[in-house]
Amino acid sequence: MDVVACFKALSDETRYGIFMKLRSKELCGCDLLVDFDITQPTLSFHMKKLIECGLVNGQKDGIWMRYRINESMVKEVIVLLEGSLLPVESLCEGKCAS
Amino acid sequence: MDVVACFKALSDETRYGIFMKLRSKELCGCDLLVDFDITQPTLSFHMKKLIECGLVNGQKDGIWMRYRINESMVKEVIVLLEGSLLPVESLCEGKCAS
DNA sequence: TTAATACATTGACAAACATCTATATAGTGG
DNA sequence: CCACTATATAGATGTTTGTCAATGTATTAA
Repeated sequence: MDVVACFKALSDETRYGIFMKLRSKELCGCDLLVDFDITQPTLSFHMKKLIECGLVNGQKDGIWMRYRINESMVKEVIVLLEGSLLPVESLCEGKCAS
Repeated sequence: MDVVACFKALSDETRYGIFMKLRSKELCGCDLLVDFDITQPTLSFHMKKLIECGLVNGQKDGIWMRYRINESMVKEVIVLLEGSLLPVESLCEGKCAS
């Protein structure tokens, strides 16, 4: 699991919008295309990024792709972020001298 | 608060590494420089990104900058990610015909 | 005041990225 | 088989990004 790839996937306005549009919904490409001012190949490009990092699952169903959020991956990312919330123990002493 | 900017800040290997290095620690630039194979201007560039989005606080102390994680911003990001974990309610019906 | 240290800014540049048009692939239905 | 729909891929292009060397700005200490 590549956290940085997940953050990279969410670091684009359009992709973040797609990700949020998928909250509690399973949608296909043509559903998503309606809400974003991009062409179909661009959507395909974005979905690839979201799927490659594991944040979104894409399941083929006939001619459609059913996209849905991969909850377990989102949880993994959350756990990593929570790790940065530990209390601050030590301070920089300014003894760099490098 | 700009979530996408936060994700963008964490979407670079070096910056993510810096962010994780700051877990439970307050460090200055020269402390961080030791652990990453980058020049000082590049570190400065990265810290600017991390500070601008609000994930990191930079406090000047004499000639040093004391960098530490901004917990409240991290929490905001976590809350937004948790919003994507709602149960899936409706499915794509394949009635696109757009 | 001079030297040294920590950090920021500028300008340049190659690599990565988001986007498009055009085209290909693969299912579905007549 | 042929037309239609949904999606993917390829190639081109302008923009953004990460990086560095060089330089500027503070702050501290001698």
